[in-house]
Amino acid sequence: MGTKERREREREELRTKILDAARELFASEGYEAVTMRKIAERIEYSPTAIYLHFKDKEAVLREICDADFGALAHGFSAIARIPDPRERLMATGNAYAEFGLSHPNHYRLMFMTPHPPLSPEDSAIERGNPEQDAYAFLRGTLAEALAGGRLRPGLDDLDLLTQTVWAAVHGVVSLEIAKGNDGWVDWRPAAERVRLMIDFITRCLWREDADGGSRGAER
Amino acid sequence: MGTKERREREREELRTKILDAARELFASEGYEAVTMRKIAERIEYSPTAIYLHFKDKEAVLREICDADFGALAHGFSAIARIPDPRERLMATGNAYAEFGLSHPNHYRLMFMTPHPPLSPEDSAIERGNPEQDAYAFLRGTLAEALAGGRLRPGLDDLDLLTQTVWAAVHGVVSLEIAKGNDGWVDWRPAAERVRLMIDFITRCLWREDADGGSRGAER
DNA sequence: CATGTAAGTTAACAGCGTTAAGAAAAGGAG
DNA sequence: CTCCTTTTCTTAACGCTGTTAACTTACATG
Repeated sequence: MGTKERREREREELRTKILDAARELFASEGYEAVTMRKIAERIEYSPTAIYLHFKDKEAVLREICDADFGALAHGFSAIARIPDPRERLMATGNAYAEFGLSHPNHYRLMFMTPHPPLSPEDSAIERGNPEQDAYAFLRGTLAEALAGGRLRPGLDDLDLLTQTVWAAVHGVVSLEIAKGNDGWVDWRPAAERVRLMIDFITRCLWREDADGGSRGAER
Repeated sequence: MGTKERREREREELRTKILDAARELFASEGYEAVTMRKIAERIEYSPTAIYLHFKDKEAVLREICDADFGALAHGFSAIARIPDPRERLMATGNAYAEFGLSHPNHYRLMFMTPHPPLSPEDSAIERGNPEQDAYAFLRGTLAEALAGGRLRPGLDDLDLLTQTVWAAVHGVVSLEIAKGNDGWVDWRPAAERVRLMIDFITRCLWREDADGGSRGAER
């Protein structure tokens, strides 16, 4: 009687095969190159077969996004063990930037293109869980610093802080992705821009100017 | 004998008519909604007429971009008269953010989408001229502050500073455009995020913490 | 008037996302 | 094994896209 289970499993297999093909195509050739017909060719099915598993193309890409959001947050797990919130914040920023700079096509889809996200019940991510939700992870680190009284006075709106810190690093990454190859500007290396930005933000947030001391003044 | 001039003028008129139609369409309905056929319908010509003036759709959009870059820089002209570099920097950031937030579709095309820009000889913008090139304008303000010895020690790479300041404000604006309506995050008002970011950046750059005094601590 | 050139149109092509209709495969019931 | 039902998958098609080729019209100049 296990036939039903087998069917379900096969269904799921094809579903993930579609997602994998789409992700790969998308990562290597960019958003515009992802067509239903190309995905279909890669998995050796007809284009319409995809519609048995996804409502439309948007749904495929949103699901890729959703999975990558989870992967990003999960990538922070090693960082989560850093005890000092300030060090943890800096490491988070660096890891985030590295993710974006090494997966520009994914980053573009995830953070630079407006899509309505998956509805919460369809998402694989548990909102607010720092192990799955990168925003929650960052917010948690800042909450800890705030609760410990280590931030500058007046900085008390936790969401505002989280969003601003995020925006700062996102600014460097997204500008690099969108304009890094344009030749109009004499770009400094992206890694340096990331470092300076994280340094700026950390210094702006924290009360004391020098911490444990491993990282000195930039430059 | 003025027929040649008249022809040339008519040609130019249609050209700008195309650009105006495309810009309007694009601002109100977004990048994806701009089709050659819709532009053509608006100007009451056949779609192929556009190709007599522009190589392809990209070329139309790149030219819109180019003009808007100029307009952005030109919009800074009032700000250019602010004598204090610090005040001027803050005003520039605010104006930039306001531009992006009130013209999200233009902003998206200009700063969030990778295109090779127009070749310098085709561009209407004179690179490096602060009245036309917004990057040069920002860089000039920072150069003045740097030359006046008012920035913190160690901050001496002018392009790195310019790019990082730009990235900071761009981060807020672009995140708002891409993710501001997504519901996953409890967004604070965009204006507040802009204000805090500009405050952060200014404080990080400048030596002294309080200036002439008009703007006190945030919040 | 004839001629050459520029401007503009119509028709078409290849590709896109997506849908409708039908074929094929597979499982269950008699 | 046969008949029927349900699920899976494909073929064909629709309306849209950017773009090109071929043709027609308008017009200044010899």
